[in-house]
This record gives sequence, structure tokens and C-alpha cells, in this order.
Amino acid sequence: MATPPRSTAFPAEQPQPARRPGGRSARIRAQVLDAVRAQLVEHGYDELTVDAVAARAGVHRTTVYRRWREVGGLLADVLDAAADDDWQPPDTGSLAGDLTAMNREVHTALTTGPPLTTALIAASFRSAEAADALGRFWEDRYGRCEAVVSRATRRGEIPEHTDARRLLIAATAPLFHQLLLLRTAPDLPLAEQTARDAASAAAVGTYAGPPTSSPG
Amino acid sequence: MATPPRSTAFPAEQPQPARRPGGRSARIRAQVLDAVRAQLVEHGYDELTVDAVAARAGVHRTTVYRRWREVGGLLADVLDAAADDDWQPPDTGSLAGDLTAMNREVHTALTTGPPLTTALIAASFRSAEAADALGRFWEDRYGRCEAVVSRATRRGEIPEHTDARRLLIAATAPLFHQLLLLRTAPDLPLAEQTARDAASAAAVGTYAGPPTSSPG
DNA sequence: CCACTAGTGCGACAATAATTGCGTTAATAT
DNA sequence: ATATTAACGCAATTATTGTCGCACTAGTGG
Repeated sequence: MATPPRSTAFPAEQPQPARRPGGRSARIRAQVLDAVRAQLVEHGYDELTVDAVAARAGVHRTTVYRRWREVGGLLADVLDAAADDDWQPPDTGSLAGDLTAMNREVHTALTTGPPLTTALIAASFRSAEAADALGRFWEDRYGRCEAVVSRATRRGEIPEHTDARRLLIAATAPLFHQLLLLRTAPDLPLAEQTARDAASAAAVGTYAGPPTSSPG
Repeated sequence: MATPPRSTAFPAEQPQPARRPGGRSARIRAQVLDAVRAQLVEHGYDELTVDAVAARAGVHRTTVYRRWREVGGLLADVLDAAADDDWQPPDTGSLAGDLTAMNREVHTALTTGPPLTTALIAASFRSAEAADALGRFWEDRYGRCEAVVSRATRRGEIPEHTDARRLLIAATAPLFHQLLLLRTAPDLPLAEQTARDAASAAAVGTYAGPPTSSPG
């Protein structure tokens, strides 16, 4: 499982027809993905059609259809490309500070500027390919964020065997929930509050230890 | 603000041309909404096209386009129709029990049977009308669930001025997050765990009192 | 019962989205 | 260099989606 294939844009190779990822293919892929991002930024998800992307990339429609099949495939590829950046979770010196900073980032990403994240999520509901890519993306991000929890453990802010993933999700999920599902007005203080709630709950051992058995 | 108009299917009336919600219109609306639900159950959101719904309802395409405009409008109407049921939150005798039961319901709705809820959420990303309807729906549901918190307060399980909405969201959001955004495998124990985590956090006063000021 | 008209059915039409066949370009191997 | 062929560009074609005008049906009020 070392270095999985970067992109799912190329369908599973059965007869293995000797790929050719040399100059042109890679160049066109970059052009198209750039066009997707630009189109998303300027016109939103609704106007993210194959035609518009192709025109913007200076590439023929047919090429896009053949390589990515549909809009969902395009976004999936964008997501996979975004997975190999150098993002690192904040390191403020305290658990509450780190989680708060994280939620501020999320809040910004979801409310200001181009709705890129929102568009990717929207696409994930319509394209299995995009959904898988989004799953991989989250997995990657939450994986990196576990460093926040281990640092807090080292500092003695929270119990030894705190479940990192459980804590991280408790801290961030309410924010996503409010902004994406409940569609309440963006509220930065609330985002910070959520983070602090999770931090203080973790401090008293809420997310520590193995799952206890169900009561009823 | 007593008894808002049941449906948003009819656009805001300016010249007020004397509505006629008598026999036929109501009958057709019922046929179409039934068709939407049935189509959703059998073929999912992808195949929920205006054409398919119209054909299934035994109604002409034009009629659907004229009354609901787009698929989002159809789903918005379905949502509004669902808002006036008699659903009540569970009452098991304990906060943890109630929240756990709630999450079990959510888990069932999101993983088994027709992806109706998922489809509605998917639609909310593409149609402002559906998004608004979904917002109203959640507001209604979380409003009803506040009874769970007030009962727990009366029983002395949690502090007096616990923020009901904050607690409820902390209990349910992680489940939605995992199933809809992270796309992890359905996991009922995890759903129950989440509820217990929120309950125990609330018991030690995590969600009590006014929001504390931000640290950094 | 009759007059009025909101709402529906129908078919033709326009716009957009997606597919296909074929010639051309350019990445690879020799 | 040269041969091979993956990947692309292009134009024509088909499928899908949404709109419009007109005739007709059936609630509604008198």
C-alpha cells in the first residue's frame, strides 16, 4: 500500500494498454483541473458544466467526457489532487486553542470566498466517484489532525487513551452540521464554542477509553 | 406568525388570481408527491427527473414544470408535507437513553431503506427552495427534541441552564457527519456512543451557561 | 343549470447535454 | 529517424431537458 495511484480518472486497466502520462496528457489534466477550480470560484457549482470547463481549459468537450466521464469525476480528481498538499493542523500550545483554530479554518472555508468545499460535498451526493474521493480526503485531513490530540495528551491536558478521532469529530461535526445541513447563519463565535465544548469534555475523560456497552 | 402557509409550491401571489385548491389540483399534487417518494425509493436521487415523476404520476411534464419549476421544488414540497406529522422524540426515562434512541432513529433513516433523507439533503445543495425547506424541517425537529433536554433538567441529570440546542447538536451532529460527509461505514454502536458522549458531557456542565469568551 | 377561468393536456419547438466515428497529433520505444 | 498507437480535435448525431401557444377540462360562483 505504498503510494497509491494518484488519480482515479483513468478507469481500472484490464488489458493494460500501456499508459502514456507524459507531456500532453499531464498538461491537459492540469489545464482542466485548473479550469474546474476557476469555474467553481467564479460561477459556483451550478454552472460547472463539462462544456464550460472544456471551453475554459481550451480543450475539446470530447476529451473531458472521455477522461472524466462526468462532473463528479472532475471534482473527484480535484479532491485527489488536493490531498497531497502540505497542510498541517494548527499548533497553538493548547488543545482548546488548536481545535478553535481548526474550526475557524473550517468556518472560513465554508462561508467566505468561493464555495469550493461546498461544491465538492454537493457533488459527492450525486457521484459515487466524488463521494469516494471526498472520503479519502477527510480521512487524510482527520489523520493529520490526530497530531493535535497526541500533543494534548503529552501535555497532560487530556487522559492517556483518549480516542483521537472521536474527539476531533465531536469538535468539528457540529460546525459542519450547522453550516451545511441546518443552514443556520454563519456564526464564528459558535464555531469556537463548539471547539471549546469538545476540549473541555475531553479534559474530563469523555472520549477516553474503549466504548462502554450500550445501556438500553 | 400563526400557521404559516403549508406549501411554498405556489409562488408568492401578487395579483392574487383567486386560487383554486379544490379537487383536481389537490389530487394532482398528491399524485405527484407520491410519485416523487416512490421514484426516490426505487431509483434514488439520480433518476429523480421531472420527466420520470410526471410519467409516474400520470401527469404531463408541463404541469410539473409549471407548479414546481424544478426537482428541488418537488422535494421542498415533500419536506413541507412531512413537517406536519406527529413525530415525537423518544422518552426512555434518561437523557442518555433518549439521545441514544434518537441517534438510532437517525442511523436507521440514513442507512436502511430508501435514501429519502439523503436525497433531500442532496437536493438542498442544488436548490435554494429545497435548502430553505430543509432548514425549516430541521428547525421543527430540533425544536421538538428540546423536550428531551427539559425533561433531563427536571430530573436533575444536567445543570439548570443547559443550552438545549447545543447539547442536541453535539449528540447528533457526529453521526450525520460520519454518515453523510465522511462516508464511513454505517456503525450503530458508534451512533450510540456519540449520544452517550454528549449526555455525559452535559452532565458535567459542558453545555451549561452562556458562551464563555474566546481565549485566543 | 350556466358562465367564468384556473389549471391541465398536448404537441411542437428550442436549448443543452452526451455519444460516436474518424482523421490528426504527439508521446514512447526501437 | 521511424514506427506504433494513446490521446486528442472535430463535426455530425442522438438524447435529454426545459419552454411556449393553444385547446380543453373541471372547480367555483351565481
